[in-house]
Amino acid sequence: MPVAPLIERLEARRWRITPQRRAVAETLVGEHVHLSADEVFSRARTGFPDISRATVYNTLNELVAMGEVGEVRSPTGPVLYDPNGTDRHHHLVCTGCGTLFDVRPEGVDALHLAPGQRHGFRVEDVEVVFRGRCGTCP
Amino acid sequence: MPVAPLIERLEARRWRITPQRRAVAETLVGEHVHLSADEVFSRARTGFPDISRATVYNTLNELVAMGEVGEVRSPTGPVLYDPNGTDRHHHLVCTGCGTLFDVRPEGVDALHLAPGQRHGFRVEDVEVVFRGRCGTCP
DNA sequence: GTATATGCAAAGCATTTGCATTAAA
DNA sequence: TTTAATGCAAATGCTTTGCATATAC
Repeated sequence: MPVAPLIERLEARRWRITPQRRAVAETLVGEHVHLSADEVFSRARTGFPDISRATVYNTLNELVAMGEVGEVRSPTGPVLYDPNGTDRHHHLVCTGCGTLFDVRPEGVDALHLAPGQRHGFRVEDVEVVFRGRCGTCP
Repeated sequence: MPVAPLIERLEARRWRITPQRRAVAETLVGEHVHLSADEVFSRARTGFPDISRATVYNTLNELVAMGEVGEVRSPTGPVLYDPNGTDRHHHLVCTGCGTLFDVRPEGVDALHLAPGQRHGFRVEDVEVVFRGRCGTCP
């Protein structure tokens, strides 16, 4: 089942849609997209030239909090935003330049990355990060 | 086979040992230790009261570059340094407060965390990060 | 003796905040 | 009409940098 576009999911949530938020949402489309807040800011300005950085940050943080957008911590630069927040997938990241690819779950076999999904990388390390809430966090 | 203490591994590398570097290395001992640069700074001062922040950052960056210390990106705060850089392990991190535990590889079964290693967390997400070098990075 | 580490203070960057203004529903 | 989003500019927090001085080897 294909997932509905981000903007439709946001409308379905009855999230207040402003032109600024729409401009941000429009930058966050497609597979294998990973944008920094600043890249989102630049692109959103083509849809809404007067948008401010603060609004971009506010919007991105809310999208992440809603689970509609994922955030990925690059080892080299700022946080990257991943529009594919609803679709589980993993990452392949270059410790040299920060280049980042998505990895489909089927490509991962017992912590081993399938050759077809190595994108020319020499894979040196695997880390599994479990996320959740500890006993004292609600 | 037990791994030699960090300070000995550094001597074996013929790394220039200064009192400041020794003080930093001494903070980075033990299992399940994850310290921020600032925590390392505070603790290192007990061994060498006049050490500067810049030296702590320099030293930590070099230890990471040598692969002797690992760095973990907390979702909530600054980078954490993990002395256990030579021993492969995974992480369990709280998205609320940033609390972080090590997970031994044997506890991970097909991307499922063994109950005995959940530390009271409600695990909500798993991400596998493959690290390596892309085709153009040396 | 010489290459290299250190400390200082300032700069850099990414991100957040407070608050008055504006606009969506 | 009311509630919430926006923009601005300043502040914050973490980390890096440049450069003169000190020091391990």
